[in-house]
Amino acid sequence: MPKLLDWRFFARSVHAVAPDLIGATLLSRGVGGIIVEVEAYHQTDPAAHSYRGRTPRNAVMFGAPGHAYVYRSYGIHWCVNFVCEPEGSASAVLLRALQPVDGLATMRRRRGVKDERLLCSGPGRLCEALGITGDANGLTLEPPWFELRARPSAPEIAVGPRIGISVAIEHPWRYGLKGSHFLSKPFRRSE
DNA sequence: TGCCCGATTAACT
DNA sequence: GTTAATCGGGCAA
Repeated sequence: MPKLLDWRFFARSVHAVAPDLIGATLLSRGVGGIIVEVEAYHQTDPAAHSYRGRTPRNAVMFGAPGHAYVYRSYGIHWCVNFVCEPEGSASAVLLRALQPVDGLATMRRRRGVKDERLLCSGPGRLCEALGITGDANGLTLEPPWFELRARPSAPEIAVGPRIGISVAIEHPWRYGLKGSHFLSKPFRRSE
């Protein structure tokens, strides 16, 4: 049985946690797969929801590490982060894509598509496939809802600029599993 | 109270 | 390549 990661894994710099998550396996009530793409958001980063201070929406980001921050995107989709760093740092890692492994039939039903590559390749798609909604906001990543398994070995990591933001686009804080076919968008060569 | 726009996606041309 | 869908947060007034 692989080692399960707990809150201590997240009580480090968000820029250390983010690349370390690539290759780990995330399950939501038994459904999920291998994390292949994430982005880091730090409180001092103008693109972070916590940048302008604590509000009811982003309150979870200001709480303890290892908890899920779920928000609605474009009024339609859900996106999930895990809080990092010591409590109050208000930094988190956005989960952008998984390689589906467990609960494929459930994910296909929820998403309404058959193609494995389209099940979890994007933050909104990932949440739909894993059944993550606002109800999961503030939950710990530890069982029974979530389960995060350590990766067997350190994979090759691709790095590049984050997607879908209009400020602080210069920072290379998007991390991916090099060569994965399950990314929301390819990394450029040399990234 | 009103207005603008977003850590997106799918369906277009 | 472009654009509609859809709605709550954040800020100006």
